[in-house]
Amino acid sequence: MAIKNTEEQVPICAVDFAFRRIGGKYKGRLLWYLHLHKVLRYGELRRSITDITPKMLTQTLRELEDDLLIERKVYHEVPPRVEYSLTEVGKELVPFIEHLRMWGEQRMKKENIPMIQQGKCAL
Amino acid sequence: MAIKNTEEQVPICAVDFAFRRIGGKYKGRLLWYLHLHKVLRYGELRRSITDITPKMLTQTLRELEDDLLIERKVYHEVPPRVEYSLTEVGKELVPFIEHLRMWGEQRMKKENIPMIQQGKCAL
DNA sequence: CAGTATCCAATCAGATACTG
DNA sequence: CAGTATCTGATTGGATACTG
Repeated sequence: MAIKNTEEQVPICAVDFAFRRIGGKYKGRLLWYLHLHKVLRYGELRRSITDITPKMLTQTLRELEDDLLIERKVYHEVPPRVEYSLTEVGKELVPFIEHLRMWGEQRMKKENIPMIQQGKCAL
Repeated sequence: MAIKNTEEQVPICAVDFAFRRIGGKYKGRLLWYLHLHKVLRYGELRRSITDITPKMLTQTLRELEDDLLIERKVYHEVPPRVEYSLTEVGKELVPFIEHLRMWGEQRMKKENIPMIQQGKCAL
């Protein structure tokens, strides 16, 4: 079984490298929600990213984990409990996402683009 | 012919919206190079993004243009000349890309990840 | 020079059903 | 609860050849 994460290809440059780590359909939102709530369980993440399937959620979480941006903590209980949170490296990206979010809000207003959810990308 | 740009889908939230505009394999580098050089012709962009095909370059440039991040200026000369540059909205993104680039550089050092090009993602 | 057109391969993503 | 497995469809990306 081949290793399947973002590291696979040698990045062209630092911009390329960084965009690979945070690119992808759900990574921004995932990191943002984890920032807002500090700790979230698998099911909670699933309910916050309403348009994600379990397959994509697991896949994306694994990539973020491999890339050292989030931490996965398993509690060996019945029923099982798994908690996700940002690592220190992941937290370094928060200001960036925060600014980008504000930029997005402003742009959506100016261009009159509707969005599905209201407020701060709430859970 | 269907309109084919990033607006097609209603964004879930502002984070989702912003990540769609700058996501994609080449957008970050394209914006970054245009920031560094102010004005670049099609062929120059093609030579800076060494791994891009003409198809993808045109496609990505059109998306950035539709999304109001870059401007395309055609000179009706022979041979033809087309110049690309950042719009005011596009320039708003430069600080983020700059930070992200620095973050990427730091991470690549700490994780000992090699990169193909050296320096400031130079042309 | 600045692209298009066409065809094909690879990757991404979704639906659905199932498991420790 | 927190995932996996499988199959299929959609989207993205690439090679190559050609054009105003």
